[in-house]
Amino acid sequence: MVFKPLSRKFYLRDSIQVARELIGKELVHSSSVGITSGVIVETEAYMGVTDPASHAFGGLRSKRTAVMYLPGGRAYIYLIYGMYNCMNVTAQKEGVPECVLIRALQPVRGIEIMQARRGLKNPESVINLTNGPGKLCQAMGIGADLYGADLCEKRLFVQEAEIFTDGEVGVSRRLNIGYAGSAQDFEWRFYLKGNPFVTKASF
DNA sequence: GACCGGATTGGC
DNA sequence: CCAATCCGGTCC
Repeated sequence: MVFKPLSRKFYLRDSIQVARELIGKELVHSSSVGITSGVIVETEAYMGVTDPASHAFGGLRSKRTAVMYLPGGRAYIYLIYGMYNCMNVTAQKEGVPECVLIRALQPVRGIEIMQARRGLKNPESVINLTNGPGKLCQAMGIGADLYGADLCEKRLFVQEAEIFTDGEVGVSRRLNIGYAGSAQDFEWRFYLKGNPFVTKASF
Protein backbone atom coordinates (compact mmCIF):
# COMPACT_ATOMS: atom_id res chain seq x y z
CA MET A 1 0.00 0.00 0.00
CA VAL A 2 1.61 3.24 -1.16
CA PHE A 3 0.71 6.45 0.59
CA LYS A 4 1.26 9.73 -1.17
CA PRO A 5 0.26 12.85 0.81
CA LEU A 6 -0.66 15.87 -1.27
CA SER A 7 2.19 18.39 -1.51
CA ARG A 8 2.41 21.55 0.57
CA LYS A 9 1.60 23.54 -2.54
CA PHE A 10 -1.95 22.19 -2.61
CA TYR A 11 -2.68 23.87 0.70
CA LEU A 12 -0.99 27.22 0.09
CA ARG A 13 -4.08 28.68 -1.57
CA ASP A 14 -7.28 30.28 -0.35
CA SER A 15 -9.56 28.00 1.64
CA ILE A 16 -12.47 28.19 -0.82
CA GLN A 17 -10.33 26.67 -3.55
CA VAL A 18 -8.87 24.09 -1.17
CA ALA A 19 -12.35 23.20 0.15
CA ARG A 20 -13.67 22.60 -3.36
CA GLU A 21 -10.70 20.48 -4.42
CA LEU A 22 -10.71 18.36 -1.26
CA ILE A 23 -14.02 16.87 -2.39
CA GLY A 24 -13.32 13.39 -3.78
CA LYS A 25 -9.90 13.05 -2.13
CA GLU A 26 -9.03 10.50 0.55
CA LEU A 27 -8.31 11.39 4.19
CA VAL A 28 -6.02 8.80 5.81
CA HIS A 29 -5.05 8.22 9.45
CA SER A 30 -2.41 5.68 10.46
CA SER A 31 -2.82 4.88 14.14
CA SER A 32 -1.55 2.22 16.49
CA VAL A 33 -4.69 0.15 15.94
CA GLY A 34 -4.55 0.36 12.15
CA ILE A 35 -5.32 2.47 9.12
CA THR A 36 -8.64 4.18 8.55
CA SER A 37 -9.58 6.35 5.60
CA GLY A 38 -12.49 7.85 3.75
CA VAL A 39 -13.30 9.92 0.70
CA ILE A 40 -14.09 13.52 1.61
CA VAL A 41 -17.63 14.30 0.46
CA GLU A 42 -18.48 17.51 2.34
CA THR A 43 -16.35 20.55 3.30
CA GLU A 44 -16.74 24.14 4.42
CA ALA A 45 -14.28 26.99 3.87
CA TYR A 46 -13.50 29.40 6.72
CA MET A 47 -11.92 32.55 5.39
CA GLY A 48 -10.07 33.75 8.45
CA VAL A 49 -9.63 37.36 9.51
CA THR A 50 -12.56 38.76 7.51
CA ASP A 51 -14.98 35.87 8.14
CA PRO A 52 -17.25 36.29 11.21
CA ALA A 53 -17.79 32.52 11.29
CA SER A 54 -14.05 31.84 11.62
CA HIS A 55 -12.30 31.27 14.91
CA ALA A 56 -9.60 33.61 13.60
CA PHE A 57 -12.05 36.45 12.85
CA GLY A 58 -10.49 39.84 13.42
CA GLY A 59 -7.04 38.31 13.46
CA LEU A 60 -7.58 36.57 16.81
CA ARG A 61 -4.48 34.70 17.94
CA SER A 62 -4.72 32.17 20.75
CA LYS A 63 -3.43 28.77 21.71
CA ARG A 64 -6.34 27.30 19.75
CA THR A 65 -5.95 29.35 16.56
CA ALA A 66 -2.14 29.35 16.49
CA VAL A 67 -1.83 26.52 13.97
CA MET A 68 -3.88 28.44 11.42
CA TYR A 69 -1.15 31.06 11.19
CA LEU A 70 1.47 28.54 10.09
CA PRO A 71 1.86 27.68 6.39
CA GLY A 72 -1.16 25.64 5.19
CA GLY A 73 -1.36 21.86 5.32
CA ARG A 74 -1.80 21.10 9.02
CA ALA A 75 -4.62 19.72 11.13
CA TYR A 76 -6.61 22.27 13.09
CA ILE A 77 -8.63 20.23 15.58
CA TYR A 78 -10.89 21.72 18.22
CA LEU A 79 -13.39 20.52 20.79
CA ILE A 80 -17.02 21.47 20.18
CA TYR A 81 -19.82 21.35 22.76
CA GLY A 82 -17.36 19.89 25.24
CA MET A 83 -17.63 16.45 23.71
CA TYR A 84 -16.85 16.21 20.01
CA ASN A 85 -13.80 17.02 17.94
CA CYS A 86 -13.92 18.75 14.58
CA MET A 87 -11.10 18.47 12.07
CA ASN A 88 -10.01 21.24 9.75
CA VAL A 89 -7.29 21.37 7.13
CA THR A 90 -5.39 24.64 7.29
CA ALA A 91 -4.83 26.65 4.12
CA GLN A 92 -2.94 29.68 2.82
CA LYS A 93 0.58 30.98 3.30
CA GLU A 94 2.09 31.76 6.69
CA GLY A 95 0.23 34.49 8.56
CA VAL A 96 -3.12 33.98 6.76
CA PRO A 97 -5.38 31.94 9.09
CA GLU A 98 -7.77 30.14 6.74
CA CYS A 99 -9.01 26.57 7.08
CA VAL A 100 -11.43 23.97 5.74
CA LEU A 101 -13.80 21.97 7.97
CA ILE A 102 -14.18 18.32 6.98
CA ARG A 103 -17.92 17.68 7.43
CA ALA A 104 -18.37 14.17 6.02
CA LEU A 105 -16.49 11.16 4.65
CA GLN A 106 -17.41 8.03 2.79
CA PRO A 107 -15.50 5.24 4.59
CA VAL A 108 -12.89 3.36 2.52
CA ARG A 109 -10.34 1.58 4.74
CA GLY A 110 -10.64 0.22 8.27
CA ILE A 111 -14.40 0.18 8.48
CA GLU A 112 -14.31 -2.36 11.30
CA ILE A 113 -11.99 -0.10 13.29
CA MET A 114 -14.39 2.76 12.69
CA GLN A 115 -17.31 0.72 13.93
CA ALA A 116 -15.42 -0.22 17.08
CA ARG A 117 -14.48 3.39 17.78
CA ARG A 118 -18.02 4.63 17.20
CA GLY A 119 -19.55 1.87 19.31
CA LEU A 120 -22.84 1.87 17.46
CA LYS A 121 -25.62 -0.44 18.54
CA ASN A 122 -26.50 -1.54 15.03
CA PRO A 123 -23.20 -2.13 13.20
CA GLU A 124 -24.98 -2.42 9.87
CA SER A 125 -25.55 1.30 9.89
CA VAL A 126 -22.43 2.30 8.00
CA ILE A 127 -23.93 5.69 7.16
CA ASN A 128 -23.73 6.75 10.80
CA LEU A 129 -19.98 6.19 10.95
CA THR A 130 -18.81 9.36 9.21
CA ASN A 131 -21.80 11.50 8.18
CA GLY A 132 -20.91 14.49 10.35
CA PRO A 133 -17.82 16.37 11.58
CA GLY A 134 -17.92 14.96 15.12
CA LYS A 135 -18.75 11.45 13.98
CA LEU A 136 -15.94 11.24 11.44
CA CYS A 137 -13.36 12.36 13.99
CA GLN A 138 -14.52 9.66 16.37
CA ALA A 139 -14.50 7.01 13.62
CA MET A 140 -11.08 8.06 12.33
CA GLY A 141 -9.55 8.33 15.81
CA ILE A 142 -8.83 12.03 15.34
CA GLY A 143 -8.41 13.88 18.62
CA ALA A 144 -6.51 16.66 20.32
CA ASP A 145 -3.24 14.70 20.08
CA LEU A 146 -3.30 15.41 16.34
CA TYR A 147 -3.66 19.18 16.76
CA GLY A 148 -1.11 20.77 14.46
CA ALA A 149 -0.16 17.51 12.73
CA ASP A 150 1.61 18.15 9.43
CA LEU A 151 -0.53 16.73 6.62
CA CYS A 152 2.55 16.45 4.42
CA GLU A 153 3.77 13.63 6.65
CA LYS A 154 2.31 10.13 6.83
CA ARG A 155 0.42 9.92 10.10
CA LEU A 156 -2.58 11.99 9.04
CA PHE A 157 -2.88 13.23 5.47
CA VAL A 158 -4.94 13.61 2.30
CA GLN A 159 -4.16 11.90 -1.00
CA GLU A 160 -5.72 11.33 -4.39
CA ALA A 161 -8.48 8.74 -4.00
CA GLU A 162 -8.03 5.40 -5.70
CA ILE A 163 -11.73 4.78 -5.97
CA PHE A 164 -13.94 6.74 -8.26
CA THR A 165 -16.71 8.71 -6.62
CA ASP A 166 -19.08 9.93 -9.26
CA GLY A 167 -21.30 12.96 -9.02
CA GLU A 168 -20.75 16.66 -9.36
CA VAL A 169 -19.81 19.08 -6.64
CA GLY A 170 -22.67 21.07 -5.15
CA VAL A 171 -22.34 24.45 -3.45
CA SER A 172 -24.41 25.95 -0.63
CA ARG A 173 -24.37 28.15 2.46
CA ARG A 174 -22.47 26.83 5.46
CA LEU A 175 -24.40 25.06 8.21
CA ASN A 176 -25.07 26.08 11.82
CA ILE A 177 -23.33 29.44 11.87
CA GLY A 178 -26.29 31.53 12.97
CA TYR A 179 -23.97 33.82 14.90
CA ALA A 180 -22.14 34.94 11.76
CA GLY A 181 -24.52 37.61 10.41
CA SER A 182 -24.45 38.15 6.67
CA ALA A 183 -21.60 35.65 6.32
CA GLN A 184 -24.26 32.97 6.67
CA ASP A 185 -25.23 33.71 3.09
CA PHE A 186 -21.81 33.06 1.58
CA GLU A 187 -21.83 29.79 -0.35
CA TRP A 188 -18.67 28.27 1.04
CA ARG A 189 -19.92 24.72 1.59
CA PHE A 190 -19.05 22.04 -0.97
CA TYR A 191 -20.43 18.52 -1.25
CA LEU A 192 -20.69 15.55 -3.57
CA LYS A 193 -24.21 15.63 -4.98
CA GLY A 194 -26.29 12.59 -4.17
CA ASN A 195 -23.75 11.09 -1.76
CA PRO A 196 -25.55 9.50 1.21
CA PHE A 197 -22.94 10.63 3.77
CA VAL A 198 -23.53 14.32 3.11
CA THR A 199 -25.41 16.21 5.85
CA LYS A 200 -29.09 16.55 5.07
CA ALA A 201 -29.68 20.26 4.60
CA SER A 202 -32.95 22.09 4.09
CA PHE A 203 -31.70 24.05 1.10
C1' DG B 1 -12.53 34.79 38.50
C1' DA B 2 -17.31 34.23 36.65
C1' DC B 3 -20.19 33.58 32.98
C1' DC B 4 -21.73 32.35 28.33
C1' DG B 5 -22.27 29.73 24.33
C1' DG B 6 -20.88 26.68 20.63
C1' DA B 7 -18.50 24.89 12.76
C1' DT B 8 -22.68 18.50 17.25
C1' DT B 9 -24.81 14.43 18.47
C1' DG B 10 -27.93 10.91 20.18
C1' DG B 11 -31.54 9.79 23.01
C1' DC B 12 -36.23 10.78 24.54
C1' DC C 1 -37.05 18.63 21.38
C1' DC C 2 -33.15 19.04 24.39
C1' DA C 3 -29.33 17.61 27.54
C1' DA C 4 -24.53 16.48 27.52
C1' DT C 5 -20.02 18.64 28.78
C1' DC C 6 -15.93 21.71 28.83
C1' DC C 7 -12.91 24.99 26.71
C1' DG C 8 -12.09 29.54 24.85
C1' DG C 9 -13.40 34.18 24.78
C1' DT C 10 -15.19 38.12 27.07
C1' DC C 11 -15.96 41.09 30.59
C1' DC C 12 -15.52 42.48 35.33
